[in-house]
Amino acid sequence: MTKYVEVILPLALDRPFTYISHELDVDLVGYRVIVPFGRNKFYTGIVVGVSEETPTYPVKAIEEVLDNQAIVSKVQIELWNWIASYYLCGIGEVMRAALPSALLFESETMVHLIDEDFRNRKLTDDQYLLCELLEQQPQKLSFIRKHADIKGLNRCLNDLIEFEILERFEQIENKGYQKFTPWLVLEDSSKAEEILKQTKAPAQRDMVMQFFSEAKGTNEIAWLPFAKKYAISTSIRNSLIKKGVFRLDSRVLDRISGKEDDEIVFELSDSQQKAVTEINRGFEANKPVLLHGLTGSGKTMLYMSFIDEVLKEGKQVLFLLPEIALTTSLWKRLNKRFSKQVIAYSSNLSTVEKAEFWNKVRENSDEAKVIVGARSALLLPFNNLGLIIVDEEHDPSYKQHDPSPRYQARDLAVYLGHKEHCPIILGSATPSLESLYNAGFGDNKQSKYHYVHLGERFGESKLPDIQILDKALLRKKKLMKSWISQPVIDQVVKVLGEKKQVLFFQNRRGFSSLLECLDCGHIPGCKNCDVSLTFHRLDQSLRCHYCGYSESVANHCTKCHSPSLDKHGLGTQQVEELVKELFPDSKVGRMDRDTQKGKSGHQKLLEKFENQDLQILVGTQMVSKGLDFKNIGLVVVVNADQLLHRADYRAHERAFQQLTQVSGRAGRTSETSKVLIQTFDPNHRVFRSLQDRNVSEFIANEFAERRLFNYPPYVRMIKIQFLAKQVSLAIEGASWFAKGVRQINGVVVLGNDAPTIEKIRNQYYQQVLIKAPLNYPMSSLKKQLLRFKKSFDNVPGFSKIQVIFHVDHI
DNA sequence: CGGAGCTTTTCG
DNA sequence: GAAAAGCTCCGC
Repeated sequence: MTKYVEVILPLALDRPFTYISHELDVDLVGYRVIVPFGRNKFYTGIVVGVSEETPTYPVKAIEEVLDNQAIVSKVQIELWNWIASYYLCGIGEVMRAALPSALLFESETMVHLIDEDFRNRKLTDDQYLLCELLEQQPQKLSFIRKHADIKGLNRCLNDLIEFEILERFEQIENKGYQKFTPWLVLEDSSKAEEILKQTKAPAQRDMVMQFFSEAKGTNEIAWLPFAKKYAISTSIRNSLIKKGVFRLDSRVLDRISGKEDDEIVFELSDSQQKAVTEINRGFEANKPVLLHGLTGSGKTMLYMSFIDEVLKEGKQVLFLLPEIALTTSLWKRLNKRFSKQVIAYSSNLSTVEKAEFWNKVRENSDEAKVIVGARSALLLPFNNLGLIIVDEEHDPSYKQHDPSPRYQARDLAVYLGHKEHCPIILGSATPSLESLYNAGFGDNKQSKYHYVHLGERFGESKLPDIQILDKALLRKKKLMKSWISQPVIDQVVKVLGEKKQVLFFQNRRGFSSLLECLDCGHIPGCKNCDVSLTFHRLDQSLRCHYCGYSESVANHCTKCHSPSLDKHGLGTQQVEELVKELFPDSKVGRMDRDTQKGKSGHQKLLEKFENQDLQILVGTQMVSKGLDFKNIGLVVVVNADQLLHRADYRAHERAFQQLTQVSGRAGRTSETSKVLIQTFDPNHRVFRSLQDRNVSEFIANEFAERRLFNYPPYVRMIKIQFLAKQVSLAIEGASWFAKGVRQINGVVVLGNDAPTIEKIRNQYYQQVLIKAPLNYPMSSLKKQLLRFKKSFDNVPGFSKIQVIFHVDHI
């Protein structure tokens, strides 16, 4: 009897493939296997099922079973399937995203020379070149492709193989995910004593002394941290090794290291205690909890008290954070309090580290009970999940844009919590409208979430004073020094004089795609939608990418007829230069994605700011996330208008959130701290609500607009992107698809049209937007879309067009 | 008719 | 995702 198994591969394929298994009495589901795929490649796949019937086609056999237990649970495979069907992608792509690549072996085609005597054969120049390249050692085919400039390489290669000069074979690379680190081991203690007694080489003597004090009775120590702590050079170490005092040893690196100092545990305040009771009520009702807690109200302390409870039960905690926040004080605090049980999982870990954490989480190891991570941590193989926390749940970086699977980590977390019967807290000082809607706001009759409000600021923190500065008025009075107004300058001088620090917030690095009047700040908007028109460089037009409306660019502002129109806008770099010019005696730092050099680039910058080495920090929204600086006396928002006028239906929501967050950076302790916001539109409702701290007014207005213009949370949206090398092809494909989707009853189809950024890496974009009513059967709509996609692929020429689905979050 | 340069199909 | 198979164009 032969056994067949279904295997998924980490490729963009939408179905599993069948293989023969020789392990007759083991249930291989969840095991990793190496399987042949295609003519001569090998991949690591995951067994997802057993097939009973004998296939009608010839089937290949599993090459190797890699594990002796399931590495992926059945629950997890179900989750992968759900993600694939919900977010319209292949299950192989989910697998690729979930499994650390160190756990995925792949075969590499190798080429080697078998006829050393090739010089005496009659060869073409290219063939000769290829043989020479392989003379020293066999090479990977991918290496040859990269380094040998031979056109028709495949042909050249095949000929040489036929001549029996070359041979190709598949090599499965063992990446081995354990990382080794050097350890310093005492070889001869009597020799060490001698070194201590001698006076000749003080550096060597010091090192031996330091070794004994650090090794604490043992005779070995990890070299790298030791060397760093005492600044010991390798030459000193090497001379001691030469003398036979020490030797070096290679050990498996254990990156999970605890810290000794503990977070001081405070008693919860009355309002926090009340919130705990409320949250527990939500848990009892099996509802996700939306924790709306003002900045500084002590959300983190609440989280910690819940984490404590869950840890007592021996369960795991998943703590999701936006990517950037992982380097900030929140992470430090968690690490302090749960030092020996917490790991941080984010995309900037090495693949080896990821594999290690994967296994620790799967084994429910004591070292990985609290998993703090960015969105990708959601796909870890949880074993006994007791609590999920999604902090800063409104943060847009929870959406994975590229590559597939394009998921919303917050929503997926809610699904996971539901599936695993695990309590979940979504926390934010500025919750997203979707979450507020789910919690019963915006006239929603059935609330899916349990809403908990945490009001007071914890301790003595005072709220800063927010002032809106009218740029048009200041300009008229000649009080604008380029982009910065006189009141700002005066306040900066005052604050610096009080030895306090200043934060300049300017949320843009690159170029603007909006057309802005320099005199009145007017930005042309769409007639049909509540969004600003975007400027398209290609054909010098202004377009709305929600409804397709388009007009040509005028030479003068349509409102005040000024000819000075700005297509570039102001980035952090310009602000930095201007600030340096205005305040030449202060030290100024800049923080945005461009200044982030290496892993710890901006962490160093933040430390400098924290240590008062810098007086002024200029930054993008990065600076608004989770930083807890004690000494900021002033926050300046240089140009708030660009936050409002983005071509996005969520522009106002995001502006409100960002301004609230950045304002929160000021006045953590000081009574006199201020927030100054420069704008051309001082009466805008976003500013008014912000200044009055009237969150409910803002939310109510925003819900009303969303309902009026048919945007989420009152409709469901799916965006489909079409990418092609030629504009005409992208348009043709997109309109073909749009035409098809318009046949579906009950949905509104917008487009096709070009998005804000029409061309990326020489590929042209088109998009089609589908809006469906909330009660619409989405799964049948998705099935339809997949059917369209299938017939789309059968249209000659369309296979060159890449089709990308974005479900829910546009 | 063969080769080059594409596109489409297939993989179990 | 990669490689093989299939297709079209071109010069002869």
